[in-house]
Amino acid sequence: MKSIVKDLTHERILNAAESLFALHGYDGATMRQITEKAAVNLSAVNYHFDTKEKLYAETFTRIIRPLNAERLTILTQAELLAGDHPVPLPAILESFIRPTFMLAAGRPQFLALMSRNFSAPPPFMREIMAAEFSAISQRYIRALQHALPGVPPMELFWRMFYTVGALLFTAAHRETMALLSHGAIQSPDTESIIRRLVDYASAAMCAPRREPAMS
Amino acid sequence: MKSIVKDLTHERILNAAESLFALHGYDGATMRQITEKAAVNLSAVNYHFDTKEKLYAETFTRIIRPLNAERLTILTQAELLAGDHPVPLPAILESFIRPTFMLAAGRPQFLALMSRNFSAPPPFMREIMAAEFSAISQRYIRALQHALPGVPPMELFWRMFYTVGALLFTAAHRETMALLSHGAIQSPDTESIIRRLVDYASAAMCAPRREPAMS
DNA sequence: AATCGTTTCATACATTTGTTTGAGTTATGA
DNA sequence: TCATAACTCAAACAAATGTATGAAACGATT
Repeated sequence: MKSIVKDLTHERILNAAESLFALHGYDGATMRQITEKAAVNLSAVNYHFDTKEKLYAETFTRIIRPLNAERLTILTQAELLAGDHPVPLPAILESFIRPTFMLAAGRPQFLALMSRNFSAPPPFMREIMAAEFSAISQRYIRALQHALPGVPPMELFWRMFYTVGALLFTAAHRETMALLSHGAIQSPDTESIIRRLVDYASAAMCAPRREPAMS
Repeated sequence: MKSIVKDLTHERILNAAESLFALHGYDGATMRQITEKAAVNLSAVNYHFDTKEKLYAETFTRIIRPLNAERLTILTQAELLAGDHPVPLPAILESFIRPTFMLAAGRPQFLALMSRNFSAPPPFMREIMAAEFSAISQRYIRALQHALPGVPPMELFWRMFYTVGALLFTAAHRETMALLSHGAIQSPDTESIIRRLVDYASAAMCAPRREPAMS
């Protein structure tokens, strides 16, 4: 019978999968690597998750669902606090960015998996991701429209898109950055990262729209 | 003997590899898919490139080298034009962004391969990429320091990093965006993309630095 | 204690993987 | 023309892949 407490094997597999999928991608991580790292029998994955694809999907939704829930919670709080006024832009952005790094605390591969899955998702993940982000994207676009009524909605959409790109890229390379920077950059603490990203995105979101080049 | 004109097989393999590595990643694309798409014998890859890893490396350097060369060319032109003055920020950014989309014209998977290789590079690519981007990153940081003397160099480094993230994310999802946008977004033309990105990044690069949160 | 659903395990399976082989073909240069 | 280098090809290789199987061990409820 299904036990009340979470199945240990189930959890161990998910943890190993999170780390290995993040490191090597869906195709690069093998069932044997995963089960070995989880100290679990090879067949356990097929027993608990049926297929490798379903394991990957569960590994990803396990990280993305609480993340998006937390984002909406904070954004909702900010909206309540703002009352009739629009939520200030930096607050909107921070509600999106901060949970990313908070939930990643103590899980070294959390960010890498997220980033990889967005930039190079396995084909079977497309629908799943669209479903997971449908609500979120609508909520944020709406909040941004209130905060920046002067910026056309389509422009807002694109800029939020860029911001997600900046966030994910940072997430993916947080540790491997020293290489490109010739040692000038030391890995900064979480709060600095958040502040830097929010500052960057806040300025970018309300950029003036340049006139199209013309004669 | 090595013929003067480029070997046809060599080229066909690289073209097929570019498209398939972009679509499925290093592990996801198989030699058989590649040789089949190239209409070439399976062994041809090993004959011409020795191993799959070296094929991947060549596929990537073939797109990244002309790209970075073009960037430096345009940046140098802008510097000459500016004389003693610093190159204006939007010009710096455009010299970085525009060649990306120009060289991608007519090569549907150019951008996807670039993006994938940055966000989830196969392990053996790390050194190669560091080598390819060493010169570029130094040149751009210097130009940015001149254009924005008020912003600390480390801040500039990070913001340029974010900008690259925004660029690559856009590159990866240029076609698959309609999904998340609920049909509200139609794929825009190249000039619009460039202008939007430059506007976004120009505002972001010179963002004011918020005071650290304190008591 | 006996039973039955659940979970583990070692082993095996059929495919697919990148690479190798060696004979064949084509082209080049003397 | 002939010898040699460059290239192509079909076939085969060992290794690794995801998954399936069936027996054993476990655990709770009767």
